[in-house]
Amino acid sequence: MSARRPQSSVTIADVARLSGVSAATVSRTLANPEIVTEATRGRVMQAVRDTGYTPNAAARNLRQRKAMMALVVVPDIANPFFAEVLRGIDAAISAAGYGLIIGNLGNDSEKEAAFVELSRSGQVDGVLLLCGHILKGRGASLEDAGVPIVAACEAIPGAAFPQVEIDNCGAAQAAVAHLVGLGHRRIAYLSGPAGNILDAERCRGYRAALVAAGFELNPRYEISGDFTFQTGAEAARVVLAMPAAERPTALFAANDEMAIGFLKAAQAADLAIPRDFSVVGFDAIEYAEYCIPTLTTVSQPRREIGAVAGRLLVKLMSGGGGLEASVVLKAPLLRRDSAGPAPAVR
Amino acid sequence: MSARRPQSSVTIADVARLSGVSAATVSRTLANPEIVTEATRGRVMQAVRDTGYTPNAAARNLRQRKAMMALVVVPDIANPFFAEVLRGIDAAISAAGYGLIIGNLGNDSEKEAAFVELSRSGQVDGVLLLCGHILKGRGASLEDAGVPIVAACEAIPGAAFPQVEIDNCGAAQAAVAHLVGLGHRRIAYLSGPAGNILDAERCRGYRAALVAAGFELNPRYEISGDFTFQTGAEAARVVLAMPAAERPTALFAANDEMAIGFLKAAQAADLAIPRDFSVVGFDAIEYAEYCIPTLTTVSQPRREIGAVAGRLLVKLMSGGGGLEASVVLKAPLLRRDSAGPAPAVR
DNA sequence: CTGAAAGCGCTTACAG
DNA sequence: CTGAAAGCGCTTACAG
Repeated sequence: MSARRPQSSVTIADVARLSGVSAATVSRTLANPEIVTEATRGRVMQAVRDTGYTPNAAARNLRQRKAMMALVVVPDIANPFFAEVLRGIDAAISAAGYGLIIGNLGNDSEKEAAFVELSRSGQVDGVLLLCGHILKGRGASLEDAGVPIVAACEAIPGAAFPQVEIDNCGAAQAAVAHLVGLGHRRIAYLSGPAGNILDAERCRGYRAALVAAGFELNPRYEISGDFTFQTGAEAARVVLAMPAAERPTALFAANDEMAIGFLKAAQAADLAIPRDFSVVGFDAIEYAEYCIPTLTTVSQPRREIGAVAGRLLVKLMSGGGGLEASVVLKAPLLRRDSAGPAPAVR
Repeated sequence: MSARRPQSSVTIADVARLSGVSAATVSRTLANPEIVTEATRGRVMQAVRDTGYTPNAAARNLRQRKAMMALVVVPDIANPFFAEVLRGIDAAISAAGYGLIIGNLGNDSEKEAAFVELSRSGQVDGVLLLCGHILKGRGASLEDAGVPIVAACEAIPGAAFPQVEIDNCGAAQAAVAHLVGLGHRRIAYLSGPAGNILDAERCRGYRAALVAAGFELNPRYEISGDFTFQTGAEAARVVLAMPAAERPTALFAANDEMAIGFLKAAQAADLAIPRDFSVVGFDAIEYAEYCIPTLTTVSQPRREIGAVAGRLLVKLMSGGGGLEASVVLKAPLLRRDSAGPAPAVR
């Protein structure tokens, strides 16, 4: 218990010597206690306790050609959206006995190459991508690593591995249809960054809802943002600068952060929400519940996305299952207080 | 470039054969290109490219007894406070050529034991603790792993390794002194969870400021919270339930999340801030800037905390430096809009 | 049920 | 500057 030498010095040979058996038997006892005799098991376990022995991971990995480790690549760990997804992933991965390395991209291409190397060098047995693209290293891509891959949250079109996502287009359409149902006729869309797949899908749903309602699409109502609070606030200024007659009465933002930025800036300009203007977001981040008014938004089953993706990866890493299909989860609209009847019809 | 076999099958022997040298020379070329002849270097590098060879990490780690990997243990990755600290850590660790594993505790003791195992099994060369305590596994503690440890953010009293923190007590005292300077006489404190070191220090600073101002400490003004938004909102109800004559006119919260929860709930109850009541937080999380009014708060140099801690750990992992001293960084008060003159003296 | 031996893929003294 | 050989600490057929 007390004067234990540092791990580095205790090897399986030490335990074998102390318990009077071979290294092979120590190894077996630790891996499969029930296949040795009770007496052997007792002596080995005691020696393990006495020495504080822990198997060396490098030696084991080298021999077994397996690291019992998965890597999840997050685009930006500062984005609170991913925390709950990570929890779901972690639960699934841990339950299967694997460790989880969280890799934060943070818009750094060095890191991207580093994660490819991590995979190619055999340090992880599988990779879960939350970043919407396949990692590229110098002269090699993640796919060259030969480990199973699963993508979640941001779909990667045409990828040859399973993906877990929500129906972004359908959920966006439902959100905008809700505004239509409240009597809004002029509805704006606040976009994510150009080229982002989530934005593309949500925009498609926005347009589909308008078309379904028989409205014309007005390009001026499609305001460009980049998922940050700041562009949300800027969008409020854009909307307020429009002549009253053609100013939208509602806005659907491609994520909550922008919706909240819009909300704050609009309120600061004395626009009452939802009396004068309605706002709907996307994601249902924690803070959307604490806004005044609370934000009407699309709720993503974040933990489940993670859990499903984690389980898929585990199956692939264990060599089980062939080509797993992709999974599309439901993302219901949470009707809260930021969206109300259109001013004209109230 | 194209038909590359999966990494697992290409070994240093393959590269050696293809380039007509020994495995030892391939190893040297990759580790120290300048010590081989130019001709050798060219042939080896070409063979590396042709085969898509990447050294096997397990074999290298086993031989070198080093994993070139650090572990940072975060109490809860959902807490946005840590994102910027992690960025600082990552920058320092990466710059030294080490990889970084982010371990999320998430209040799960299984994970704690798993991280101890990770360290004891030789998979990491050093550990950075942001969780305020030394990890315990089953029958072994992190300290038994024999790898260097550094703590940051939450100090671990009496620990034998270097720590990086801010002067929580002094910063809290300055925050409360600011309220005193604005004429407030009845100032409440909203605490963190019982036993938390950050709470203890910040409470100490709160009391010191009151004592320095010649005020009496009133236990009823010390409201207990747990760092969450929700307890902040509850505290507003507690304060509002006090008789007007003895109700505090200002509150210092031990973190921003609670300060914002308080702010929202107080405003929902028609308390005007800062006209009727002043609020000061601690941390300067991103959202504190987006509140209405913007939150007066203590700004922690989060990125620098991470960078300094990361560099300390690198030094220890590289075997350099003896007993590094602990570091205490400055945390200035950001005077924004949520704290104003006390109602009585306005 | 257990042991002796091979081998996982590297790196590094040791010679030359 | 380069190669042959040992060895890092495990696990696992192969025998018995």
